[in-house]
Amino acid sequence: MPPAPPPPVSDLDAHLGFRLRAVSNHVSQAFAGKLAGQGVTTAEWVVLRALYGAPPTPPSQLAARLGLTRGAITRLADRLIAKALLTRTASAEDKRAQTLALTLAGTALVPALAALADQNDADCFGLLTPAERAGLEDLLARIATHCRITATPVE
Amino acid sequence: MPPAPPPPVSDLDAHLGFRLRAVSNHVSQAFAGKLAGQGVTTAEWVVLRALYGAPPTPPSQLAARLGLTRGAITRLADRLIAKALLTRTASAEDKRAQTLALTLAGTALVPALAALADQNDADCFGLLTPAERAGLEDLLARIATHCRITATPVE
DNA sequence: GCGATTTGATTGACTAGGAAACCACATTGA
DNA sequence: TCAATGTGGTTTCCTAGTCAATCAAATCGC
Repeated sequence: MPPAPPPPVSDLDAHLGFRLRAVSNHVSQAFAGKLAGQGVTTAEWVVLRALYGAPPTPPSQLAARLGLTRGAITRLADRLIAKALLTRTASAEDKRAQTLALTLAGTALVPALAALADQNDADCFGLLTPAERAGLEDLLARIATHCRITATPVE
Repeated sequence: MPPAPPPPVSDLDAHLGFRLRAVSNHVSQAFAGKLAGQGVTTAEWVVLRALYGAPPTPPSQLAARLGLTRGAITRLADRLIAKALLTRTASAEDKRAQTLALTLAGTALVPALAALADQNDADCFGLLTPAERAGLEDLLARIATHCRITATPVE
């Protein structure tokens, strides 16, 4: 008797989660390429944009807003400070707390990066009709709500 | 004269790319949680599934099929071999080449993991109607084609 | 007032990925 | 034949993120 063939299981790319990840990774990577010339990464852009036009913000609040952990924000802030795009200042009343704020250079950089973000969206999603884009946005928003994804950036 | 207010730029979550990444990260994370009990990670699952029912496969081919780099496959394979789910055997005719294949334990594990993947898809996308899911799948497929994403897993 | 708990932030260990350098082997050309 | 080139894999270094442990400071109970 030959060995039994493996029982059939659902296909990998039948999973929406898998396809979603593939597309998402690609979009982020394409954006990273555009940002590279500015000496900034995708994650750093997100932080810069979140702080743009905002008052000095504690890391924990930023983490909640962006759907990241505080640890991730700490490391990101470290790099942005090293690039002189961000400042970290200790609070006076609560000696544990700190706030993050853009430097002048950081503030000045954001509009250029935003233009690249717009360009990247156009490149990656430009083939969709406005109605389709709106539909995709709606689906993503509903999934996010359903899964309790709190990332309500910059509100 | 007060300092000029920062010029307005497009909002962070106005970008489809950003929302896509947030949702994708969450879905992968939810899946990782389900897999944790099986001692396997999301990336490892992808490799296991790709090799399930397939002949011994060279790493480079696997990388192309999954849209990863060869370096990533090397590391993933290392971990899976350490877990005795995978074997790496050198080719006879070409001494550079090698092939990866599931062990018996690896093969036996896949159906259980596939069930978890199905469950995760249901949890994350269950609120969508079948038509909406199909629509999402179609949009993702079109974006993938447009962006030349080659990840044609397991075909 | 002082111990116990909570909270803000950082750090360490880990998975996950790309880019580029590198090594060993194969192949091709003169 | 042998040098140049190409190719399969690995390794190193970086970003990116999680979780868990830790530390200091604040607050709560009594």
